[in-house]
Amino acid sequence: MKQYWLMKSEPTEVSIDDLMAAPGQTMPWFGVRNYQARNFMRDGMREGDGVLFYHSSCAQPGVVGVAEVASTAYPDHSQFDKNSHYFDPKATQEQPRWVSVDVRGLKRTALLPLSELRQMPALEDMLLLKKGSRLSIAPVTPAQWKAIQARLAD
DNA sequence: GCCAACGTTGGC
DNA sequence: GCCAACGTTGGC
Repeated sequence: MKQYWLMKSEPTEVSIDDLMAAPGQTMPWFGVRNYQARNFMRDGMREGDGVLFYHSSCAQPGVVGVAEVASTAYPDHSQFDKNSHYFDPKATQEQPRWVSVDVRGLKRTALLPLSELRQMPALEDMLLLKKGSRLSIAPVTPAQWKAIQARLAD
């Protein structure tokens, strides 16, 4: 059963344009250091799942593209890299803590701003929009996905 | 296991 | 830069 997700990225780190410019429009999604978000990747994500690509911590936060999950979870290489911002001294090759998945960009869309998402009745219960929600990866229901796709197609 | 202190996220 | 909300850490 195909599932849907929303994945946040700061455009100064990885933007939708960066993703679309990558070889095969595919990039490893690394640097997630939150257990709940990790568990979504590890336990929930399967190849072919739908992804809303979201720009956060920027002037105009919102959905900027559609992507898909292109691999199941595997150990996030950056946790072992001493020079990485994402290095985790408690992670070992034998017992990795953090995972990555590959994400393949499908299309860039016109910005669907957070302010408009908040006004869509179909998204009332969306995890992203809950007060205080900071998860960088959140599940999206089929109904929410449908509503957003319809709006993106406008 | 509790909880205060601290760090991070992310919209504004 | 501010600040609310949440997660993590570590002393006890």
